[in-house]
Amino acid sequence: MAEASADRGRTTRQRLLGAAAALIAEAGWGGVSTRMVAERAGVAPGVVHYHFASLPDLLIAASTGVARAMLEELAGRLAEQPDPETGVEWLLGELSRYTGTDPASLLIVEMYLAAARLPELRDLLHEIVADSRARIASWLRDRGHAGDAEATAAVLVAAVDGLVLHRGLDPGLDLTALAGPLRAMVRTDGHEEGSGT
Amino acid sequence: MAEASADRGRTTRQRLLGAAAALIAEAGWGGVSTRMVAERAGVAPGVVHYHFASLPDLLIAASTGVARAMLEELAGRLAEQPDPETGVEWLLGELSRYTGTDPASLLIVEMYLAAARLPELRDLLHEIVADSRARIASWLRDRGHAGDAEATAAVLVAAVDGLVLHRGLDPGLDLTALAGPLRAMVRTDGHEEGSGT
DNA sequence: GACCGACTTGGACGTTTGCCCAAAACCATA
DNA sequence: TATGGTTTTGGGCAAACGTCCAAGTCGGTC
Repeated sequence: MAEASADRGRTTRQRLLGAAAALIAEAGWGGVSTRMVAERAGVAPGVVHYHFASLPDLLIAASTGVARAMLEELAGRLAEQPDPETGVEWLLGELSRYTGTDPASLLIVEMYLAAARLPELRDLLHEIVADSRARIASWLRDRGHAGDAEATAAVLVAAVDGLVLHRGLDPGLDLTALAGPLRAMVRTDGHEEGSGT
Repeated sequence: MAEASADRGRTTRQRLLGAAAALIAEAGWGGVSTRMVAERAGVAPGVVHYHFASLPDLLIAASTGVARAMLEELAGRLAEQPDPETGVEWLLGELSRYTGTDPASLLIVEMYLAAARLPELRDLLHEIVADSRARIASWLRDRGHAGDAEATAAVLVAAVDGLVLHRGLDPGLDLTALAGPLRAMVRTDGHEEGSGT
């Protein structure tokens, strides 16, 4: 068989995915063109439509691939933390590595945005976020979190995404200074209420 | 003087701003063209560059105008709430009116994203967000919030933005169920820690 | 009436876009 | 050396883009 040809195609495809992910962060979702991706990947312009049905298809595949790895890894590492309070502290430290204007942060934000208009991407991203949320919730439960673990996880993930957003506006924002409120939220003692007016 | 002409120009300018704001939400920041704005505003294509130096200039003016009104109003209404705990409860109720896919939500998210690549927009948006944060912080302080009011306000605003983001992915997300963790964060009793390893 | 400045019109420009396709290049097999 | 399937090439297409501009409209002053 033409095994070598297939191999060559696979690496080209990977190069296209990598180039696309980088360019989404650099130029924005709508600022990426087939020619840019091809040039970055070092191939002819036409090759994009050989490996992918359309430009959105390529961008969706590229971004979800990176995002899945990122968010899954973050959620996984967080789950390794011994208790919620040191967990959020670790999380803020980890988050400090993202300035809000680095490629990784920008890619995530671009995805959220594009997801509003691309149903396929929205479903994929929703799946990723829901999975992260569920894993954090079960981690909170295992560690004896007193309140509604699902709710706390939802707010926590939302706060993380929001902080990444805000860091883009204000790179000087000191994330480690925000440990107090987050620790208060994930407390393990019984100091909690269910509902109220 | 040519008062009537100037008046006509002013209303045309307003119409362009309104059309641009709506189109940013509908088509995305990068999906708005001068011709689309002109058509929506009911004027000839060339008029855009008579009133605005460039397309980004128009989009920046349009989006910051709407965002300033929105965020300021939200922060102002929140500050009217009697105490932090009912305040966050009110906030979640208010936020529930935004599905994450409505024009207002989308405009805000589009701005955050475009701000990463447009320094002028970034500075303007940063100003708006910082102002909202400061007003919420002083409100927390006035109401006897036990912890670091600045930090709590920062997390609160980040969580709000993050929740709007997540609602775009999952319109079924019940925001009112998230009151617990947020209430725990804004508590007024002395149950707080300063820093920790 | 003529005149003037502000505003609007609609088409023109050069560029870039996503997508397509006939032809060439490549590699393992026969 | 031929054959066949896979991958790559580079140009072509119609459409849309931002910006510009000469001509035209409009209301108010001489």
